[in-house]
Amino acid sequence: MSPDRKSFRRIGPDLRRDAMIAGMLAVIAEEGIAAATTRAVAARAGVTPGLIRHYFDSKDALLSAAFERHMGDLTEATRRMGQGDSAAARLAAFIDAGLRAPVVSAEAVSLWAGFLTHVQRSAEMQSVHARTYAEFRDHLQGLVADALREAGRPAPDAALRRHAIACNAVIDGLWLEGGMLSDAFAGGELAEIGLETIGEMLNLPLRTAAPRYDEMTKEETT
Amino acid sequence: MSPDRKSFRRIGPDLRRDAMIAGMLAVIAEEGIAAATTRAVAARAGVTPGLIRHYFDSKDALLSAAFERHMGDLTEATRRMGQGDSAAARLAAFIDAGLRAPVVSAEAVSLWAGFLTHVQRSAEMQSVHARTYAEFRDHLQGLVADALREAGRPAPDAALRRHAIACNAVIDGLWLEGGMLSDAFAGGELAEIGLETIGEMLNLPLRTAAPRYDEMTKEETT
DNA sequence: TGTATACTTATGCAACTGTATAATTATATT
DNA sequence: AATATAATTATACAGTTGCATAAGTATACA
Repeated sequence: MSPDRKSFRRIGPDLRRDAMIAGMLAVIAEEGIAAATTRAVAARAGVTPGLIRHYFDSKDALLSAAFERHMGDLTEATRRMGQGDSAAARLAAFIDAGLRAPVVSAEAVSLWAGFLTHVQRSAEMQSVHARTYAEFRDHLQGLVADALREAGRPAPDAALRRHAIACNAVIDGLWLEGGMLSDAFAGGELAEIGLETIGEMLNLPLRTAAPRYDEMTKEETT
Repeated sequence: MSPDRKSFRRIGPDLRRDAMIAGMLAVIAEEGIAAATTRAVAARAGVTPGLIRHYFDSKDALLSAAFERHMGDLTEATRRMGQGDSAAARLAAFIDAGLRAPVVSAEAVSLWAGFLTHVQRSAEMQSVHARTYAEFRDHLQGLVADALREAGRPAPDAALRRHAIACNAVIDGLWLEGGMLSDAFAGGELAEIGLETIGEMLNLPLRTAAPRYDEMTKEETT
């Protein structure tokens, strides 16, 4: 009957793990990887530090799990955006989604940079990175292949691979610029530049095929 | 007359600062930002931890100084590479230099990622970032402007700005891909992709204008 | 050659870190 | 309602961190 002992409820192993992963992601996004201590993460998860070790072999194991979760969610989110009648429209929607909020944000860059500092020093983090990178690029390559075939210009695999690498670089680079210096770019500017660049690169009219969220309406409602 | 006290020489304030900055950069590049403690950095600089506080207000101040130094060196190095008879050749050489070793390397990405995690949380780091980013992009914009003018297609500033943003994104994105997954790309593959992509984007024949360091010779001499 | 002084080292400390271990308690099962 | 068990909290600890302070010394300058 210790009156100052924290009361608690059991919510099941899976939910508990999820809460800890969510806590880890929230701390890294908002306060940076250096602030992601076991105590800080546990506090976010509404839990005592010791519990982390009950569900994960170590803090690093939790970090890897959070990395995997985050990349998986991101891939699924952009993939869901890639809809449209034509292959070109699907490619354009995919690019567009990746170059707007909420994908473009300081928090997202913070998360990504934090993970990056561990990728080169942890085998598990490295394998997560390699896998998720490959997934993203393969998906992009499929979209590019479909769009070129649709335009009557099917390309061999070697050319498609190079196109996918380049497209990925454009998206990553613009995403990074936008997340780091959000003030430097107007509303849909990054998405426009991305569509124009990749359109010229593939010689496809992506810019007009993109779904144009009306900037004016957005500005007025703000 | 303590026999076990470390002997030392005075090398002058500027050299000492330089040694500490170099030590900080070396530790971050090789062991990551988390390993860049005052003790580790001091050891690299051949100095006692306490001395850091004699030359810098704090460890963070040394970090900012190192960031500034690193970005300055990088900009100067790539700028020096941007030589050539024609404007197109200068642009091509600039792109090429940024997409090959030693600019493309795991150590460079390690440094950059480490700094990135602090940019969003330190005003001084943020100003260094904004300044060096602007310098790099402005230089790139000048090269693009010259190349387009040379081709008889001068472009207005607004278009040049967008081109520079896109070129920068391509270079950054490819640089990052290469540094993170060096095994995934053949020798000059990234540089080729970069030149091809930006060439198609600007509708300029950059690919043939690039200086072709002979890969075969490089392989043989290794 | 002496000496003042800035440079450099040595020591200590409070705060924080990840994690091991022990004690408690919510809850499923009977 | 009693009980067993796993979930959760509490406590402790050794190592590390940035930094303040004190002590020592290389060297420029008289």
